[in-house]
Amino acid sequence: MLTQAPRGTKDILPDGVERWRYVEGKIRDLCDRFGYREIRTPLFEHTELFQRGIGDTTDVVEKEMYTFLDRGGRSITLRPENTAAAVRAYLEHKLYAEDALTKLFYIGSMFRFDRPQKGRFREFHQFGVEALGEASPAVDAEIILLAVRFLESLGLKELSLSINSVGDPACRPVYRQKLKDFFKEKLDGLCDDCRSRYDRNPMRILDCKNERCHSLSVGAPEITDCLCDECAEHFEKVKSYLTAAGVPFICDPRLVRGLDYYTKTAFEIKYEPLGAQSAVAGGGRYDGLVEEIGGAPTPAVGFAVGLERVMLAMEMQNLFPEMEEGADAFVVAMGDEAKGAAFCLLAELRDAGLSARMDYAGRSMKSQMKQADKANARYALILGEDELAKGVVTLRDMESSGQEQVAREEIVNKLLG
RNA sequence: GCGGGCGUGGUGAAGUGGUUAACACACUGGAUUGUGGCUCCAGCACGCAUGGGUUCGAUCCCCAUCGCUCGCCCCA
Repeated sequence: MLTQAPRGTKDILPDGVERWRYVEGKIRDLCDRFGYREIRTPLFEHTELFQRGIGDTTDVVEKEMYTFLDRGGRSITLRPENTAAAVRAYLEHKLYAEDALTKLFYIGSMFRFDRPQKGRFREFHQFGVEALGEASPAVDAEIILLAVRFLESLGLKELSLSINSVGDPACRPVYRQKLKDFFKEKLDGLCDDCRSRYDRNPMRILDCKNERCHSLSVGAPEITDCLCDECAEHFEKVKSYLTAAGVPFICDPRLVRGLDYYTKTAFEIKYEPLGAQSAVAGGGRYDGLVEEIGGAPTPAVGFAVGLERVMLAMEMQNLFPEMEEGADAFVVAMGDEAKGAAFCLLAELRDAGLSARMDYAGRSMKSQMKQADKANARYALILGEDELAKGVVTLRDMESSGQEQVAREEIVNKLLG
């Protein structure tokens, strides 16, 4: 259909835009207070950036990217997430040279070729944050706190914060092997999905919804018992910072992140009533990514929030304030002559900074009054033959229904005052 | 990529194998001479996602396609 937006995409109509601006306003305000500055990167990047940054074997890279050759024969990909691009920009513009710690945030469209369902779209919007250059667990905690405060600022309730540590290159492979050893004999009992997870990402077996797999995983080693000293200590500190800040969380040793670049801290915030796609925010530390992309080894933490999901949750909890927009004035014109004069008045009102409307279709006065009402106009400014002859405008207060005649040259000031 | 549900006007939504496809909201017009919000009246689907098929005849039956939706995978 020519008149249909592509699958998985949505138009945001004027009424909807109000809501987006509301949410974006909260983001900007909060990021400003936390010291994160906005960055805007291209909607597309070289395909290799995502292949390297996200990981060749991840689902995102393997089957979800919008990739095409441009007319120059280069492989281009619509960004499926923004961390890799933010890091690319960080390196390209040498932001590390300006400050030891670079704190960035972004809001924008991401693209993933997935089957759409509730809370999942092919073009969706994320608000994300990246803190580059600092290894301190305090930054992990700050990031998590920022995510929590953001959701709170929208009035969202009943969210759950889960945290975990997924280790680092020193301890994760060891744990991974332990886990594979554990499942080796149980392989036949696992579901098809889990059998393929065994090779690709054995940690995923732990949160399989299949009951059989679940019972087979009882007694499996947990990553938090296998962390190296550095990771364990880091994790403890993150937890104590969060506790100090009064942020409630639950430790979920089975929490896994889908993207290869995560190290140490991983976290996720859920709103269960959303259903299958209940994760509204996810993030963590990715100390290896900057180097992977070609920079010097640089510690980093970040998260992304799925804005559609957040707004879905807000709708469920009825959290959008009523934002009524109204005009200051609606100019009502009677007759052809008055129409010209009315247009002139309309322009004057607008030039004076007022919000003004009028009818262009030459409808009846009654109809124009209805339009004034619908436009939520504070005043109707009526211009007809009588007014024209007397050099006045009839000023009608739409709320009180009182009206008076005001000299034409006084009218703008009258409204301004 | 796989599985389930659905697809009637701008919106919500009735409905039947056979003349004019309910109703509500929205929208437009009107209820004597230049005035809104309440009320009343009227108008508003060349047509029931699209393309085939079955039938004397289909919006209602069958098939396909597309779309929406929910779930799996995965993710925000």
